[in-house]
Amino acid sequence: MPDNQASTSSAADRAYAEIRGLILAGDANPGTPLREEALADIVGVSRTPIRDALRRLEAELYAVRTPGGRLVVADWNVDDVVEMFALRAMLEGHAAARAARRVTAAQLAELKSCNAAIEAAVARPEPDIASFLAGNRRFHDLVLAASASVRLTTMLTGLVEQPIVRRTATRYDRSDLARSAHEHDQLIQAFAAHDEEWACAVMTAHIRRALHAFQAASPSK
Amino acid sequence: MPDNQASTSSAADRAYAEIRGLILAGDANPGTPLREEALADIVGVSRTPIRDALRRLEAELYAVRTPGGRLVVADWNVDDVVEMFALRAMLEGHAAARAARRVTAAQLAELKSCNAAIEAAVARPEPDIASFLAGNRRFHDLVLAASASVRLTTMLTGLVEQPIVRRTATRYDRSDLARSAHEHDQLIQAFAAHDEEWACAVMTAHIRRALHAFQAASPSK
DNA sequence: CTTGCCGCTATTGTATACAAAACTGCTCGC
DNA sequence: GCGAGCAGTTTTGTATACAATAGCGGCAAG
Repeated sequence: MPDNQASTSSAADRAYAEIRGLILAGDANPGTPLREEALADIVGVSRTPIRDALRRLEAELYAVRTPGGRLVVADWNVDDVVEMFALRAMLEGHAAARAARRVTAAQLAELKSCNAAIEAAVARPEPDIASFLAGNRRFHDLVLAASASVRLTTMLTGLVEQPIVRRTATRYDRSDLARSAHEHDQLIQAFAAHDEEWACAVMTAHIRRALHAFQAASPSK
Repeated sequence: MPDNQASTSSAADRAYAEIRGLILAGDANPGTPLREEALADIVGVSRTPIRDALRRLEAELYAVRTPGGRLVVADWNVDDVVEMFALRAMLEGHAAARAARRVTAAQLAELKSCNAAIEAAVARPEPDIASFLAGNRRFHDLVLAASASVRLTTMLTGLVEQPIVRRTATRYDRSDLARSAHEHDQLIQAFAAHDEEWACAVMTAHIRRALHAFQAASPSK
């Protein structure tokens, strides 16, 4: 997914990124109150951009509001994460279908070169996880761009948790990473054939496999 | 869909509702700039709650940001609305599937009584559109509640445009309204049987029929 | 010992003042 | 005549001050 920022200016974006980082890094456990002034001190800006950031985090369900209007860090249980994958599978599948219909030759070429980079990262003696993640993210962004639906793009932003993707990918061995690249390849073929259903099916399978990889990587809990 | 407000306090909510009203009523045509100070004067509050409201409207794509950071009223073309229905069909279908698995006897009873009210509104000599709309909204809210996914609920809120539903419903004749109630009934049966796929299929069909009713009601454009 | 009420404190909501950045229209040079 | 560059103005971003409200603890009555 692209940078979650970009909608508003600098201080609010840094606040968003920083607070989100605190939550995802586990520095702020579920239930921890998110007090505006305290966060303002941490980030080094005033309450105003903090409030902006918190509203975004609330919309993306990183935080939930207590009856009295206080924000606390949300608790993402396993069921929640599974649901996120399910929604992502549906929505990205839909995006792939749209992309299959609309993809241009130039976009197709970009997708191919992007996936070539991913394959290169995987093929190294010691697979380059960082490059894989960057390439993977770019690939999915390209698909989203090809789908040409701002609504879909907006909804999927904030649903794709890079930290979760990372947690999944770091447990992959080389063959898993290669399989992922191969699935991208299948998707490119479906795009080239402008076959919407094929593209949707491949993408859905791609994401659902990621779900099970994630579950396998998650120790009980 | 439930009240889009409720997340933050009064002034910001009124601002949100009022600005949204301006857009949906057509008082602000697509491309019209949404200037904070001007809106503050109109609503009678300061810029702060206006900014809150605008952020929400931006997230829901009622407004889009120009490269320079200004907000203007978004242009919802027909393709956009069709996409909204498609997404709603997917997501509410998914919600129905979840609800079929989780629905309790009490919720089922509520759904039945709600749909009975809808049928009563339809059965009158002159069908009561307002009651139909209120009942319809409540019915879909109950399904969402039974799905027990805050994420799904959040995503669907802001995707269900009451004004669009209204525009569709006002073009319905009695048999259309009755068919809608009948579909709700089918859904209740699927819930009673705890048949996820059935529920999903019925809901998807329900929404897609609404899409075509909307298209039939839309004069060219 | 428990429970309900009351006052204080902490925290968020709103307003306003100030800073920065972007658009506009102009002038100047080519 | 046309375009680039530069100021003035408008508009948004940020900070701070003030208001309102929710939460908390203590106190007193039962």
